[in-house]
Amino acid sequence: MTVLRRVDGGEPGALAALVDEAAGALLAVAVHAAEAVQSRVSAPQLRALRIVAEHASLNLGGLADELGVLPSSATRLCDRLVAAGLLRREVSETNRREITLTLRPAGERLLARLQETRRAELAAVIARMAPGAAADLVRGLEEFTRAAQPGEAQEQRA
Amino acid sequence: MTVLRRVDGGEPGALAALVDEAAGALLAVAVHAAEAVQSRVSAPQLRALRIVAEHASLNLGGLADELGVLPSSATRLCDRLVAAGLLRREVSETNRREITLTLRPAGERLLARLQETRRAELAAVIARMAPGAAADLVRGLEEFTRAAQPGEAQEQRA
DNA sequence: TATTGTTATACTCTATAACTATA
DNA sequence: TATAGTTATAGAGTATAACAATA
Repeated sequence: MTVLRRVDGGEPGALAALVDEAAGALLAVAVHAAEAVQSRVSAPQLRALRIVAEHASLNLGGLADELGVLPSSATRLCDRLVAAGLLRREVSETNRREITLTLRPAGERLLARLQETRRAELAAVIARMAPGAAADLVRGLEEFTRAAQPGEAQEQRA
Repeated sequence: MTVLRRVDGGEPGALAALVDEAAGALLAVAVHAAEAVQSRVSAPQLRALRIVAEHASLNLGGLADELGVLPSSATRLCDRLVAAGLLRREVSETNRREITLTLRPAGERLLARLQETRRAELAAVIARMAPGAAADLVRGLEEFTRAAQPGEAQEQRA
């Protein structure tokens, strides 16, 4: 009997279709929370702020790489974030060609509000879930995250 | 920053933080798959195509509503999709003020390719997950989706 | 000469406002 | 008059290409 293998051993493809279908609501929460903040800051600006927050010291080229845009685009993006008082742009002390990007306090507060909003919306949904399901979701997501790591790309016979 | 208040055992707040953290990889797959198609079609255009695909008969105002943009923006978006051969724009027979939007075959093929790409990437990750975890993920997501339904919004306002 | 950013130009996406056509 | 879309104009985001400053 292969009852245990009915799902996972059978077809990752079938599970993928289910995940694909069911992930929509989760994405919607992330999007909805972002919209609450986006009245002041556009989506690309928000991404840029998050990237700067995650890197202790970042230059413009590094930000462009992380954003997946060209340096010229990153320059303009930073212009607006600086003008909005969210980002600080300073000439690097070690290399005067480079600029160092850091968040200004207003930028940090904005990111903190966004995270709080997102978690609050997630919590509101989770509170209505069947007891064990939330734990399943966490475990499933964590396993998914682990399996998605580059190091895990062990080519397990597609 | 975030005051992670400890609440009595397994509270939604704590779980929400975990979900928030762990959902990143899942979002990344969706984004990555979309990028493969976005070389030809921009993100807003892709959203518009998906919305048209999901509605048997949709007029321009309806599309604008679904996109969350103004009719004028939707008009321009449709201009480009029509020019790209992905969308069909016809005057409604019942009301000559309205236009009816439908996908052209090339638009349908594009969406089909995107879904296949996304599912293939999901399947590749799922194949590397611990056996039961994929099933947990599906159950967790489905429960999350159910709990996120408007009908389930039994107060719970935080 | 190579690297790091910026400026110039053009196209997409969006909003606001004014407009046309239909009901 | 109200409704459905479009056109005009402007700002943001992005790419390509040319440029300036530093190493």
